[in-house]
Amino acid sequence: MSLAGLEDRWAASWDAQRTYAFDRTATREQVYSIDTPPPTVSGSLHVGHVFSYTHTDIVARFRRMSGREVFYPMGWDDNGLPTERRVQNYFGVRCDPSLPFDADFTPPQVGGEGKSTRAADQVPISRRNFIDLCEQLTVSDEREFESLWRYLGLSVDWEHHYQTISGESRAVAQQAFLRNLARGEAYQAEAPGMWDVTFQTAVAQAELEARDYPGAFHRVAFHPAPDASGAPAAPLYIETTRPELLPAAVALIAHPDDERYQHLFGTTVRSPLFGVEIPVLAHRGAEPDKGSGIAMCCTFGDLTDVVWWRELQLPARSVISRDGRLLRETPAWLTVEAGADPGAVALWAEIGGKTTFSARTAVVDALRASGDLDGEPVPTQRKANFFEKGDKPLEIVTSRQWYIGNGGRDEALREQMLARGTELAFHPDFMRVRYENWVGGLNGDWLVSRQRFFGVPIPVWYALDTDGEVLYDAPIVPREDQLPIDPSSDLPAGYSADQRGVPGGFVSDPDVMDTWATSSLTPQIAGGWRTDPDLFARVFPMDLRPQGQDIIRTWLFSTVVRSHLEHGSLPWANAAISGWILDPDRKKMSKSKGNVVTPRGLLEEHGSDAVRYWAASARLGTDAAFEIGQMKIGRRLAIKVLNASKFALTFGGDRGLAIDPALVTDPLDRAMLAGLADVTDRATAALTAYDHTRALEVTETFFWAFCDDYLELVKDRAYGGGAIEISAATASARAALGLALDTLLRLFAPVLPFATEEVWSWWQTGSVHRAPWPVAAPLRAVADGADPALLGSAGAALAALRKVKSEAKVSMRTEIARAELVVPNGSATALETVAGDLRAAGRVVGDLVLVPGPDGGEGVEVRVAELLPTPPKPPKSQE
RNA sequence: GGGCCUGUAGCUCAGUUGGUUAGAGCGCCGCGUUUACACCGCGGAGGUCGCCGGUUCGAACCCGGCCGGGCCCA
Repeated sequence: MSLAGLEDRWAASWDAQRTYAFDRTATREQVYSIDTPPPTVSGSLHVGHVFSYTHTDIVARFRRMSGREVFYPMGWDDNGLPTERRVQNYFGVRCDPSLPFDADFTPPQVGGEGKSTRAADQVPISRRNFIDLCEQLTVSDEREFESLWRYLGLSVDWEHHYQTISGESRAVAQQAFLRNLARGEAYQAEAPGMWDVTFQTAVAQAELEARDYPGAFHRVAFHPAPDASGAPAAPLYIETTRPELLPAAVALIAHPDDERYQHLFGTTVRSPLFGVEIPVLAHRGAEPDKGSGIAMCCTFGDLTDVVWWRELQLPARSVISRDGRLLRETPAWLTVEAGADPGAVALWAEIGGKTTFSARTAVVDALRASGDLDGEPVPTQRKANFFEKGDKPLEIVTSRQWYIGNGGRDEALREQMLARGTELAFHPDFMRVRYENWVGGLNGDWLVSRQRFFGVPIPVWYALDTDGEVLYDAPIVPREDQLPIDPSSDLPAGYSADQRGVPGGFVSDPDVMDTWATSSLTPQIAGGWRTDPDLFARVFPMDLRPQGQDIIRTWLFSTVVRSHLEHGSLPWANAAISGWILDPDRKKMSKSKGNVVTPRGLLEEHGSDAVRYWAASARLGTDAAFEIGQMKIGRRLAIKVLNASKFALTFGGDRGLAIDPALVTDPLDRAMLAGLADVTDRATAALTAYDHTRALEVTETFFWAFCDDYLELVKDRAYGGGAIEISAATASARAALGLALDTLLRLFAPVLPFATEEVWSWWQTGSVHRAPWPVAAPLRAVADGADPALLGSAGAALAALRKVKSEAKVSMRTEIARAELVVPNGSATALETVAGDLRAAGRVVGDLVLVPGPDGGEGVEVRVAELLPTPPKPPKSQE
């Protein structure tokens, strides 16, 4: 028997039979709904996806067999930067939202894969045209992804799938946003925030990544006012890694308990070079043992500056513009009229418009010349915040942005979010800590606006007053039934197109939403919140969110936020967190390291069941090694399922194995079924608790004992000498084999859907994947109180006989004239009842004597075993 | 610096509320074509449970410290 071709054959059959179709007439109690992670289509799927999606599929299959109507849609994440870049290069275009939609647009090129086109060569097109191209390009990716998932055997209902860039998804994102706005949860604020100068967009806390960044401490002198006698006071030294921000200094700050600076609190000092007078203040955020213990607060060098600025109510003196360069015009506070040094204007003329890097050099040179630099800069490694997709440290820039409240600035809401975390069942449980740490560490609301072109537009316009000033306080919003809209081409009610951008007219909000603002709504998108309330009521709140541990702070948390605000509930009851796939060097597998294996090739080489077995043998939340060896074991298991089943089914002859519990009378058969009943209970309990690994292990261990011992022990009896009229003993063995096979196939079905379905098709009707999950009670009834340990004891006795032959280096077919076994005291009596099977399997042709061993003795010892000459090889049977 | 996870056979991992001699599979060694399976079967060897201390009659497991690996947050 072979596994070859099973994937294609059964995938096609399941599709044709609609095996996994969701019955939307099911009630909420009957439904088990899964909020599947939509993979990013612009990337490629890798083994990590195969790994975690298999975990989800095992849950889906188990719940489906357990009688739940499983809602298991698949989505594609085609929204966001990766798709934007890919479309630019593929079609040679770029998005310019100021342009109108062109219904007859044809892209200048198709298929510029791989090489990036220069921005100057890209044809600017409207947002709507751009989104059209995104949808066009992602179609082929999505077809390929779907094909892979089908080959892997995911029991997804392909009639329910979604895309995050589709009109429906955009409408959901906009509607949810408008509702946040209406309830006061979404708001605009002009505030300092993290800003990526490369992408020129604001960045949210969840997108930050702290990285080591080389810098240098510069020891710089500030000058206190002359003392009463007029003599110059000793300079006050601070240490900074960002001397170019000297013109933005607004205060010097030391710890309130710091003895060294007590006498200076409340006084002022003048900044070197610029001569701006700034206060010396106390704040507990200053670190006494860092540098000189007193820090320069600038607007803004880092997030600590923002805290000081806010809490000490300091003035804003921003010098960095959105492109990461210093302002071109001389700031107002650096003019002589404002009290600055005469040299300040000249210095600014030199550094204005420069990058922070060049400005730093110029300022340091000037400090050195003026004698305000003490010593030379000391190199250091500092942690700087980066946008996770960027390669320049983030600056802090003041801008008008949209936020959604997430508890970062509201203790009551934070408590509610923490309570939601407690309510959510994490698998494994310790993953909740990551959620709690994140929510506890939030330092601001969720920044949802992005200064990008491609994405879901913020669905608002603003009126312009008669001077052309934007009236931000009263955004104009569309009706929900108009969604999705693109405010750059659609019009607000009551305005005409020629009023766009003119005084007394309107302007559109230029920003798009963060991709998480859409991704956080996957339950609403997949469940039909906006357009199919009947479906939504049957699937929401969902039962399960499966995902990776790395996006607890983003995807999981933001989804909880949206659901909490919109529905007053959790989005799902359970969160199953899969681990990473590590390569053999214990490093996370990633494309950049060149160690990614393509999933398609992997599945074709080893078989989907084998790869699924590998995935299933790793527990949730645990990182797993990428191990071909484990897949080979899975492959062996799947093949064994085919072969052992084929063998067992031969005993049924043409009529197949009758599953008639009443026929099971033999003690060994009953013991085997008693053991299987226990296995069924344990596997069921494990799967119910999201522990697929344990369920598989329990089932697999039993199955191998079933093959190696039980099948060997009963095959003679089951064969019954080929007689037409079968004995009760033979009937018992056959019925037990039928019951066991029927149960084992169903227990294995979630992990090995292809092999089990193949065997099922040989002798059963319908799909094993729609068969009911096995229960222990009927098996236990047949077992009639038998001790499951008997199978193990019999197996041990058989192993002892095999060992004799193995050590004598003779064939297992060698007959034994007479044998005496010392067996554990407790099992001697029970073993007598299976002596017939034991003799047959061990080929004991004469007496088989079972001697009870001493009290407490374990294991089987062979006292006597008289081996007969090995019989001649039987003639090769002709196939 | 704080938090979470982790360290058991050459490898990948189990090990339940602490309880006899710590398990499995792979790999390795030896043997064997037994009414399915050579993509097989049978048998065997292989471990100071990261280190140190403590609690206990008893510790892989509980407690403390140290060392190593991974992730998250400062």
